[in-house]
Amino acid sequence: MSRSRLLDKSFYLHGDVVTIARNLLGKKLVTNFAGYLTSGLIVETEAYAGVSDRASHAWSGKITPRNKIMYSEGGVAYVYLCYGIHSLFNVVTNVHGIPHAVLIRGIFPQDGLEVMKHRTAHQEIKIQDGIGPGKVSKLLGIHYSHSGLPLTSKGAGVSGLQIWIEDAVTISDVNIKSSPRVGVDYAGEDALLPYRFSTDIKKAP
DNA sequence: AACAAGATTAACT
DNA sequence: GTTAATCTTGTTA
Repeated sequence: MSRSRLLDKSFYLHGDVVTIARNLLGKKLVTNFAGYLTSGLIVETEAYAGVSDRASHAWSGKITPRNKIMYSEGGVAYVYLCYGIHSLFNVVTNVHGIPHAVLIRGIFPQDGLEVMKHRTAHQEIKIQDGIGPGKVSKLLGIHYSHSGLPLTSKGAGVSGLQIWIEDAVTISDVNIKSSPRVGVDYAGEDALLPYRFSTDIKKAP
């Protein structure tokens, strides 16, 4: 019996989405679709700070069919289609009504490498295959139709979950780099905020 | 009903 | 460094 490493609800309810983005580094993002389990260690994230953040889909309190899931209680997935091609996976945080989210921009592939090969049609899975928000979803089989799926469950471990996050590696501050977010030039001054976090995990610990 | 844009990626020159 | 790919979504009419 291995003890459960599943992150519980309280992790996602924290009030500071920037802190959550930093703390997600080194965590293990896992999917299990139709029995195909794949996972990777999170190595790059970006925080999106809700109604006051011009770069966020929820800026100024806007609510649409697509982004309404951002307003739910923390601990669910917000996935949307970008450029007609890529599904981008976010973790919704904070309490109900506060639309904060963290975009997962990079993973170090861990479990299910064979499945990942089929999903990408690659011969081998390399580190670079997990860097980039569109590539994260490709490797893990996440689709924008999965938006709204819960990342936690009540008491029964991961049974019933299709996407979840586990405790894995502790990353010290000296190994974390922060920088401005990518692809949000339209956000004016908010584009300069250091809400992007990354670390260099080169091999499985 | 029509249209422009997008939290990107891979393949070019 | 530049650009095509690709289509849902939000906005405007």
